[in-house]
Amino acid sequence: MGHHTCCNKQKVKRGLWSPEEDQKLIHHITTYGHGCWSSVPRLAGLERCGKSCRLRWINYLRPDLKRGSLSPEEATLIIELHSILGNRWAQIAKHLPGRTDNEVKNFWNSSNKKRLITHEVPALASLVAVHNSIPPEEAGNPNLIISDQRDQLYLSPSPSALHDADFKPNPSINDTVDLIHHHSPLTTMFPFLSNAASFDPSWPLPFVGDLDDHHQNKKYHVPNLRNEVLVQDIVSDKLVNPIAGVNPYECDPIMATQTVPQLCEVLVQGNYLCDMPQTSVSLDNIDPLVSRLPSCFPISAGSSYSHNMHLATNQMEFVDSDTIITSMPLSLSSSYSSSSSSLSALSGVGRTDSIF
DNA sequence: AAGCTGTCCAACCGCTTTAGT
DNA sequence: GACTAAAGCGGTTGGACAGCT
Repeated sequence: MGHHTCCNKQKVKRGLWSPEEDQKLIHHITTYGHGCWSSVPRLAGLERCGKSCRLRWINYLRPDLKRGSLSPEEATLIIELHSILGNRWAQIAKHLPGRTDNEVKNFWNSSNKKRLITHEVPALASLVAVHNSIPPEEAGNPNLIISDQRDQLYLSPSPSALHDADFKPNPSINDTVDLIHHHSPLTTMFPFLSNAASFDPSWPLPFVGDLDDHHQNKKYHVPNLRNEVLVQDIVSDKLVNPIAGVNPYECDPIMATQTVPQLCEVLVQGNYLCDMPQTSVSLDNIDPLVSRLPSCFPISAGSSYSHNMHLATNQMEFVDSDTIITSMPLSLSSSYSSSSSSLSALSGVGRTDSIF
């Protein structure tokens, strides 16, 4: 293991910080500011590298940090944001004032372990079981796979579909929707529809896309019950569209907003949301609508093929990374290979079964 | 009391991104 | 545009601690 380049020139201390060191750092930064971090240790009289000083300040000494364990509200928010953003801890932490990315990450790593062991997502497990019981020949869409990694369900193109340069996502998504409905009633997929009290805040946030002014840059607002999250490179309408009967693969970002009222109407017509107004919904009223949607949809977005075949890296789940990388079209595999974190996220995932 | 095991979390490592030249 | 240093970020490690046998 190498050391920081900034640490090579000097003998630096490692390990836990002593109270004296903390005091020196606090005094220096509150008096002079940190300026260039690499010069902080020298100016503050510390035998640490600048990187270590920066980390200590950001993660522990900053005066605006909250101390103590996370509140239930914070924990719920982390779980919901993670369902959208994946392991983008810094992005998640931005929505939790006084919390650091490290804290969020540690929370997730420890709580996720527990959640996987306990039975917080029985409905998801049963849904996967239902889906996996459908014979492929009956399922009809070999280009999609569903997986149940990390507490979530993912609808994704299969590796073989990606391998096909002429791959066009199956346009008959409605068939897929019908299939889902036939084999797994909406109330099975979304237990909250039959019983609002069944809402479990640990379930993923609904993917309800709201196009903002930056859609040219592929940025989307994903409305949340608590705040708005700016998400880059996530096509957020994969959930809404199949339910609303819109082909998700032809999705323009604007469609995501349009499908919100569509979804509401579908739910209303099916008496799945009995308290929704029985009228068509104006786009102007999206926020109130979104706020009324239950904040749990046990299916996350897959990937986007509508814009340069860009992949939502935190959403993709396949059998193994080597297979998927080598089977990708060149444009895909190169962009994917550039992200080591994506690859490591891909590796080690467990079973995925083709159901469509 | 001693040893073992599991959990938590601060700190580190290495890679990527950004900013400056 | 190329190069470099700094900053940012996510994954991982390992020490401290608690609980159990």
